[in-house]
Order: sequence, then structure tokens, then C-alpha cells
Amino acid sequence: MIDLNAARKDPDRWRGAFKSRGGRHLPVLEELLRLDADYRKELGELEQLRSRRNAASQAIGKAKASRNEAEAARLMEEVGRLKDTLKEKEDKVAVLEPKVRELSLSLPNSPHESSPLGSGEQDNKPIRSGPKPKEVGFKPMDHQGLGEKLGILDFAAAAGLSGSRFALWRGAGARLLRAIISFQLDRHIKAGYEEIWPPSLVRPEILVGTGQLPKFEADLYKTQSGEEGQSLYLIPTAEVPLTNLVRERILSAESLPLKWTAYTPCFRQEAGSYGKDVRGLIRNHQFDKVEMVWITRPEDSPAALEQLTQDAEGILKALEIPYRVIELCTADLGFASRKTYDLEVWMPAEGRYREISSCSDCGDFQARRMNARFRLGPDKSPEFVHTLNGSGVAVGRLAAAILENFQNQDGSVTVPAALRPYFGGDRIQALRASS
RNA sequence: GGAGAGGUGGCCGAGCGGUUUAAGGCACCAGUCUUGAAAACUGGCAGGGGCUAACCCCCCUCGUGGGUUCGAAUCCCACCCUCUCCGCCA
Repeated sequence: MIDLNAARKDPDRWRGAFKSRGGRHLPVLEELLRLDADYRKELGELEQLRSRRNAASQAIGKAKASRNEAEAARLMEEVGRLKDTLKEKEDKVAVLEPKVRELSLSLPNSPHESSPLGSGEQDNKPIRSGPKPKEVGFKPMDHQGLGEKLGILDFAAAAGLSGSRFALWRGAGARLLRAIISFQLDRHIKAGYEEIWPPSLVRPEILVGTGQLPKFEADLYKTQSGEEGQSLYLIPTAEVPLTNLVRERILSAESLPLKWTAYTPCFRQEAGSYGKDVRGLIRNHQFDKVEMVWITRPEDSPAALEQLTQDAEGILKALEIPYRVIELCTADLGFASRKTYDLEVWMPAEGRYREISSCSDCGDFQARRMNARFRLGPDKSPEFVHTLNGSGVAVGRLAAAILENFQNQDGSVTVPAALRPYFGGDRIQALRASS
């Protein structure tokens, strides 16, 4: 959430920030600044009225205690005349306050000064590369065709159960997913993360905390249960429950950084992406992901982002999967992020790189929304923490990358060495026709 | 799903219309004492916002949101959460 105090003092800094994101939020910022000025003026007047009322009411109490009924009656008559003015002012403030809040919540994070300036995807900046794509002497199959041929992926069955954009794994495929999840979690735990197994349904205010609400409701699944206003939402990523673990808390400085990892299913409506990536595992309504979240002191978040990104990269390196790291330019940053590295894996059948992880430093943006703070010492006032999150990594896309990059000419797939203890074998091949 | 009991500062806990501007205790911080520590004693100690150079001062917050009242932690309504028992269930 935008720091209104700071924005009031230095509006040009924020104008510049939103301009670098493409400029479409600039009118909202201007309206917010106007409304905020109004709101503050009215609030100041309201507080003066309240102060007068409080003083009078207290005097009434004292007068009554000393049996001075005449004085009490006089004061009650006097303060009674304040009532209408007070009510009027309260109504004005009650209209402005939620408007200011709503606009504040609808503005994205301002990019970190180190995020490359740009106007779109084409301006994203390559940072480094992992293993290079292997040269093979045959035309690689795509993961969907290959998976179906091996009898480990069954999109037809998934569609029958749930419709388009769902996947169903079977046999060695299901085992491959389970191996990928365990492998990743174990690595992260060894790197000092605490594993969390969170709920997948959360209250709306939790999604406000991480930034999905109020703006992106259309992309979420919402339950129908209970009375009006009691609906829960399916999480679109484990970032949501993990980050909100510090919601409304004041942490001690010594407890930071906090590092959490979790495997969860993720649910997204993918509204607005009709006809895009409809085939295969790239863009499903339900998918699996291992996520990492850091909660840090403000000065530690830049280094934490580097470490978090390396932790995600470590998975791909260990599995010897070709990938590259790019840094998102200002215009391509997600809503809550001020700096983001994307990890992209090589997909041989498509002949292109595909995002498999997104590691973001959200600064204090989510902390402000969640009111998540820490205290440096007993005499210090609380400060907002910084929050970071990164996929470590998307399970379905990783499985797809393994299938495509480790396929052999005979249609079998070699299991990456690091995964074999988890998978319990070194090859996936079609054993019999699927039923 | 049914019945009951509760949500008060970091924690415990009193308050049940106006001397509470939230008692008291624990924890924490500072000081006195001490070779040092403990104990004892003295003082301090919630968060947010406004006004300030700073202090002072003012406003809001006793689960949340409404209402009654000159005045609400206290009364009324709705909702949320926790605990206990019953039912159901993995």
C-alpha cells in the first residue's frame, strides 16, 4: 500500500514511480491526493468538535458528582447544540475515509530504483543463464503429447471431471510430481526454511494483505458457502497464507529474517487469458507449487531477494535443467512487487523459454496492507517489515520441462539423477497401453 | 448442526453509564544499592493519526461494525473469533 504520508510530502516521486509502470495509475494517484487532502481537512475539523464535546461531557460528570444540577443542565443544553454539527461532519468523514482507503489499495507498488526502466516485456533484462539446452538429433515432442503417449498424463480424463485447463497425472506421472515436491521441500528445509502446510481457503482480508484483493477478484475462485460476506477464497499461491502469517503482528528484530516454504495447490480463474496457452500444463486453473517466503528487516530485503532467487535456481541446477534468469523491467512488474527476477526454463518442443519461477521483493507494500511490523528495541517504535516471495518452483511446469528436456528418441524419459531417490527409478517409459 | 462460556494493553487480570485521563500484577527498560549479579526500592513502559523545531496538547482504538446517550470497556443489535459439551465425520 502506498505510504500516504510520504506521497503527500513528495508527490513527484510517486508520479515518477507510476509513470515508470506505464502511467495508467497516474489519474488514480492524482484523485487520491485530492481526496486525501479533503479527508484530512474534514478530519481535523471533526477532531476539534469531538474535543469540545468530550470536555463538556466530562464537565457534566463532575458537576453531577458535586450535585450541581443547574450547572449540569446548562452544560447539557450547550453540548446538545453541538450534536448536529458533529453528526454532519462525521458523515462527511465517513464518506471520504473508505474512498481514500479504496484508492490506496488499488495502487501498485512503486518499483525499486534498481529495477530496469522499460515499457514492456521486451525491456526485461537478461541476468544470467544456467545449463545450456542439449543438442538432440531428433524433433522433440511437446510435454502433452509425450505425457499422453507415456500414459502418465490424461487431459481427457481431467476435462471429463473438471473441464478445460485441468490436468490429471497417473502412474509414474503422479509419482514424478510427488518426487518433485519432496525433492524441492527437502532442499529448502536444508537451506534453513521452515516448512508450512497451510489452509487453501482464506478470508478476503488475507487476500487484501498480499494484494490480490480488491483489484483482482476476477482471477480468484470464491466459495459460495454460508451467509453473505462469509465466503472464503481458494488461494492462487502459497504466498498468500505464508506472508499473512505476520499479519497484524509486531515481531522482535532478533526473530528476523523468517523463511518459510510450503507446497500447496494453487487455483486461478485465468480470466482474460482465453485462448492463451490452452494446451498442456502451462496455464491451468489448478496447479501445484512449492513456494518460499521471507520476512526481513528493510535493509536486508535486497540481499534476501538475491538469496531467494538463488534458492529457486538451485532446484533447476540440481536437476540440470536449462534455464535463464531475467529481471523484470518497471512496466512488467507485478502489482505488489518492486523488484522481480523470473526464472525461465527451456522448452525444446516450443523452442522458447517459459517462466517457471518468479521471485519478488515487495518491500513494505504488503506489510503496510497487513500491518506487519517489527521492533528494533524496547524504546523503539515499530517499523514495517519487508516481504519477499518466490516460487521454488512451479511443479507442473517443472514436470513439463523434465519431460521435454530429458526425452529420448525412443519416447522414454530419463529421470534427472537428483530426483531418482525420490522417484524410485531412473526412467519413465510406456509399459502398457493406458486403460 | 445444537447448547453453553468467553474475547480488556507483550502476558495475566479488575472494571459492568461520568473521580478509569483502563486498577493491580507479571514481563521489559532505566536508576539507586552492590565488587558484579540477584533481591529490594524509585521511575518509565500500547498502537495509530493530527499539530509542532521539539515538548505540550488534541482525536481514535477495550474482538469488529452499527445504535442509544451530553457522555459507552460498561446498555442494545448484528457479525467474527476462541474454549467446553453433544451430534456428525477423515
